[in-house]
Amino acid sequence: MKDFEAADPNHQTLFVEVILPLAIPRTYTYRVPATLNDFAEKGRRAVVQFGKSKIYTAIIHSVSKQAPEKYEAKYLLDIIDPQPIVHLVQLEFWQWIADYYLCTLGEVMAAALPSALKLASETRIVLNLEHTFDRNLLNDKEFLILDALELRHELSISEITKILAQKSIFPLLKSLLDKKIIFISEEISEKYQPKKLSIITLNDFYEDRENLKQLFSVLERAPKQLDALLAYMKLKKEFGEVKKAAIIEEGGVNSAAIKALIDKDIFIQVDKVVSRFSSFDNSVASDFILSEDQNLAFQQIKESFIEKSTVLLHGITSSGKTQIYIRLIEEYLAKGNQVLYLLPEIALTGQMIDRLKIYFGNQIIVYHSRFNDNERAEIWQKVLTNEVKIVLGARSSVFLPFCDLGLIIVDEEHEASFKQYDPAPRYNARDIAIILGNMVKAKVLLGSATPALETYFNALSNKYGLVKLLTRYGGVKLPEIEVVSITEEKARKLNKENFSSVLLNQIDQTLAQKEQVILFQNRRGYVPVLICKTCGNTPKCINCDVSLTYHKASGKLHCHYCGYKEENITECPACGSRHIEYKGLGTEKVEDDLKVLLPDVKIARMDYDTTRNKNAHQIILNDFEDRKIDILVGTQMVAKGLDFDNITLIGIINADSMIQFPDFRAYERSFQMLSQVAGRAGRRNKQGKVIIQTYDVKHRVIKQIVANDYEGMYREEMIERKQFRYPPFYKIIQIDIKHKDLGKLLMIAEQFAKELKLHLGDLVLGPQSPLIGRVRNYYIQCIIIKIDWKNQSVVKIKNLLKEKVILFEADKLNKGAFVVVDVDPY
DNA sequence: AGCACGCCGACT
DNA sequence: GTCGGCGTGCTC
Repeated sequence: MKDFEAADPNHQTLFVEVILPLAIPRTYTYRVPATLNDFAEKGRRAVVQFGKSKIYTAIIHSVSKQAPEKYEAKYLLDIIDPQPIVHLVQLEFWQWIADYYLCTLGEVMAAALPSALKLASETRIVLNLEHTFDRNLLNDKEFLILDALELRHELSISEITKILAQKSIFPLLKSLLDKKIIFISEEISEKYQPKKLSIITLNDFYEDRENLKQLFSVLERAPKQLDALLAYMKLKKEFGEVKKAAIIEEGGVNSAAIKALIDKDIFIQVDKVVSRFSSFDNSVASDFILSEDQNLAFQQIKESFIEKSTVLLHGITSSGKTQIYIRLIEEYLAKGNQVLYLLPEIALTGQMIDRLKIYFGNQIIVYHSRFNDNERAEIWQKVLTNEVKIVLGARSSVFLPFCDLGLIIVDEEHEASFKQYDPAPRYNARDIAIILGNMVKAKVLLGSATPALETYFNALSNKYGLVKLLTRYGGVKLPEIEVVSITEEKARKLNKENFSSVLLNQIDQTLAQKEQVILFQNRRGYVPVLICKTCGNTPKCINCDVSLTYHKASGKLHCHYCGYKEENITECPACGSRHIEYKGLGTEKVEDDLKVLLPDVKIARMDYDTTRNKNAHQIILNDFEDRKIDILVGTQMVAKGLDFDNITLIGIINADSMIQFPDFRAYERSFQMLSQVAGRAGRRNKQGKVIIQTYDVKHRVIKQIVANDYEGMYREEMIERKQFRYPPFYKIIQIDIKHKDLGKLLMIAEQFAKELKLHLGDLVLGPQSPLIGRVRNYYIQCIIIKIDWKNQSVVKIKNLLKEKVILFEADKLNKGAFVVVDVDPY
């Protein structure tokens, strides 16, 4: 974008406000060079220098003719897009998110744009050849740099850092700069590289038989090149188009041979830009028929959409929600609309993708965090140009630049993983999808077997439409759920390790019928904690207030919060006793114990530790589907995306750890998770069986799960939520204050809470230590604000909070502390 | 978020 | 005396 026609002499100087992808609460004004006036448009990317030496890609937020009064605006360096890469509605959407979640526009931008669309600047140090100087004036280090520069001509900052083996090189560079020996150039590069494929063709000259014959004889003395040529001939005949890589493989030659032929003008190489996404055959028929109940739900959803922009589809597991989604998507596609299908990351497995690809072929594209930057940037472009109609993606895909969005589906809407915690914006993709839907007039369908209480509340209070689908597709029976008392088993000494006799019997029976088993334990690792029997000491993480977990595979003690590892111990570091007991239970131990009890059975494990690689998850699932695995032990991962006919037994090893988790959503979550796991059991003509092992057989959540009583769970939970001032009756904002020094933190947090209480009274709770009091060397205190949103202005309270946070950060007494504000924590 | 400037202790 | 530690404040 360098050569423009000369600008109109009557031009007016333009100024743009840009969003920088940083946590800065403002936009910044830049002056547009006259040659770029025609390109100054909202939503395009501008390259700007911000600060002394940094260059960023910014998004143009607005254009004006008014020069700023208090300062001289810098010129922007370039505008790189021929048309906007974000729509105006998206900018509004970003603003909404920044306001609601109390973060900056820049943070939203950073989260929304794939980083390949953000340019990077790499400072290059270049030797000034036009300047002569006296070498004697240089010191040793300056001389070292000069030496390197004479050899290489230009160097990056990091290279110079290495050469000098010291950290601060800037003063040195500044001195060289002042002496005019070097200059600094900022090189920006477009990070996104389209994927290229090298295609080889033969020079037309050799289409002629005689010429070709001659060529063969010429190449006789270059056997490798001859091989390459022969390989080419063969591939040409077979495929028509010949890829360079194919010649290398087929001919057993290296690229040097091909290059030689290209240099001799025998081969011609053309680089073709190709999509990173393999295209699929679009011809597969969508030949299923909705059942009567499904069809009814389908019609109800459409009716509900006439009045309501958001509808909740409460469909129990195996009720066939996906088929309804498919029919809906088809309707919106027929209207020419784009469709966004949001799923929790964990459910984005091959199964779901394959299923949808069968129906929608290459109109559908998948978007999630395991894709690399280039792939994401490519999807961004395709969505922008309406080339892709359906996006199946994890939470970040709500940010894609849809131009004609008609429908958003949020499947498994209750999932906590729609909420982002770590970098701001701390958004919930389900909630912002609803906002986006309203902004672009798209319909939003929330789907779940166990809706979040907030969602169900909104549906019952008529804010959302509500459609129920409470029969399983194809008349599959609900699994039979049996609750086993661990207390009783232990008293009667019937259990082996952590398996009750009831569960072991059932496993035997199931395997005998060549059916498969899933065992669920919502905790990874081997044994969560080691306890010294003599003094009660437990090894803890040196950075976090968490007990270390023993991992058998590594033989080490791991911290699940910061990744810290240390060697396992055989004697207590506190008292030297050798009586160390392993207490608690993770998937790894379940797997191991089971392998001892059932040596001839094929057992595999699926959890965070066994699925780190890109395809590991898929491989385990494929093996399970192919029945290479009889029993799959896993964490909540096994609850998602598994849809196999042959699983007829599910064992919950210990339900209590989940139910007793200290969180106000623990009952709701346990119900959701256990229902979902249970829903994996039994298909078509087989009734499944679920065995829940627990110490507390009479617990109300256990009873509700056995009775599959979502409504009952909802009613009882809502009473508690109201009484203890929790969502959906109250809106929660959580403020985490972190500091390395516990004493200071306690003081600071107390002071801040006091300040908030002064204005908000008893809406403010805390400060208190969270469950994990220290993470990565930072102690944490949290303050919670509960807002009675029906009677109080949430906006006012947020503004107040924002103000107080700014004051807090500016206060010298609070140095070393930082604040994290989380709106609607999950 | 970077990065400079500035003010302090510990070493060529 | 300088190097490099980090604290503070600004960036259009």
